[in-house]
Amino acid sequence: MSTATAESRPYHHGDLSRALVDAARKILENEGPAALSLRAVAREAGVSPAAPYHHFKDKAELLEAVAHEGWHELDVALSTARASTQDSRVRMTNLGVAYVCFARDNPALYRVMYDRSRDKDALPDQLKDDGAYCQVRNTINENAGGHVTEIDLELATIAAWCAGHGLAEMIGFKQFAPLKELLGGEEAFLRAVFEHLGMFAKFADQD
Amino acid sequence: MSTATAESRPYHHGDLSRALVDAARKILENEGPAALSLRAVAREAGVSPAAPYHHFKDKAELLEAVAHEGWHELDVALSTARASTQDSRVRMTNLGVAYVCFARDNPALYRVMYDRSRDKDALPDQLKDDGAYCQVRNTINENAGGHVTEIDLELATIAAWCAGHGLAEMIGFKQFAPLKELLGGEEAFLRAVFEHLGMFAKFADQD
DNA sequence: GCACCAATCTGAACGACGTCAAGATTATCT
DNA sequence: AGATAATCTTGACGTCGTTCAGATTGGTGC
Repeated sequence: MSTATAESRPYHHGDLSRALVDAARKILENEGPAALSLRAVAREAGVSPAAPYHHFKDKAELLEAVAHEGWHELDVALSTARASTQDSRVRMTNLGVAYVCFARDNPALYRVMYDRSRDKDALPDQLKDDGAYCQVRNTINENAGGHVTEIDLELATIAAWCAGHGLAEMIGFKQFAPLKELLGGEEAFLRAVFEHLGMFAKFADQD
Repeated sequence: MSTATAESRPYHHGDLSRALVDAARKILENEGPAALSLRAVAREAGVSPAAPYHHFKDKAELLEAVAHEGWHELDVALSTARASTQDSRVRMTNLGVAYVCFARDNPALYRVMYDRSRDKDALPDQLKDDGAYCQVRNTINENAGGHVTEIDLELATIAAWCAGHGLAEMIGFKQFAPLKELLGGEEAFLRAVFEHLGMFAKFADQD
């Protein structure tokens, strides 16, 4: 049953915090966010329901650790996407597509990441320092040739981030299925949406 | 009908489904989404914990009813915003601002609305038929002067909707506080973000 | 090598939750 | 009126997050 790294389970686990986070992610992937209870995580790790409290003060703190891993993996995904092209115009779209694809491929993890952020009313600080948020800002900056106000750069990054997040949360919605079909697949749909982002913005007219 | 808040509470409530939805919304406003349990709703309505099950099959079905009210009120808010200006360019931004302001002023309700949508992987059908989604699409269509492909119109609407939703979920995030301050308030910040949406899209260059 | 302390884990318990079944109460229809 | 269906209560079941007292162990100073 318990597929945890189990031999003869000594009284002291060795690295329980690590095992708990792994167990949580396993449950998230296999059974979705609704099944993610602290007791289920402890069960999966082969440990009593009270054991996690020696490593995390809360259920929330465990989820925080899971979310932290998620953000880091998002960083990696965006870095890879950023290096995928030389064309600075396509690169931005690729970034967006990579972001949404990450959410699509890890829906439960993505949900935990943002549920925690909403509860704290803040994104993780890691993002602004050298994380995924920076990837986006730098790419926009390159894309604009460098001559952009600090404020405009920040605003454009926020706009891009919000659009990406919105699309990430809704990419699986049934209403979009026919349009995806019509455009020849999900990725084509994604690119098309991103390319229509300017259509209703003032910016498109001013440029 | 006589007021919902009972006097000598007869055995039959009269209109319990209505009272339950009202109680749920009251709890949402006063104590937030975390405090919204079915038992608490029943308590607030002055009724036993099992009573709701004669009107809703589930807790989820009660939340569905709450969310439905929320979507309708969002419709109203967007309609009002749409009629606020003649300038078709500003009108689009006003729509976006109204959307985000609704989320900011009813954070718990907005969260329930989208939590339910994510669980169903679909937006309410009401939206596409004559609801808020239509408001956005029509406004974009007017804004484009009418000569736009059906597909382009749909894509632009999706893009706008996703951007609005993303911003709505993050508008309260602490990281944005300094920028809000710098731009002279939250609404100015909102307008600025919306106006920067095109900055990273291909569309801005092609136009 | 040994005693001791702090860290780690268990077991049992508490209150709150969603949900259900059986019975009480009331409205409605003939 | 009486019968049938709708509504509400009571009590219960299993699960959850969390806490606490006690068992077990690793690591430190001697």
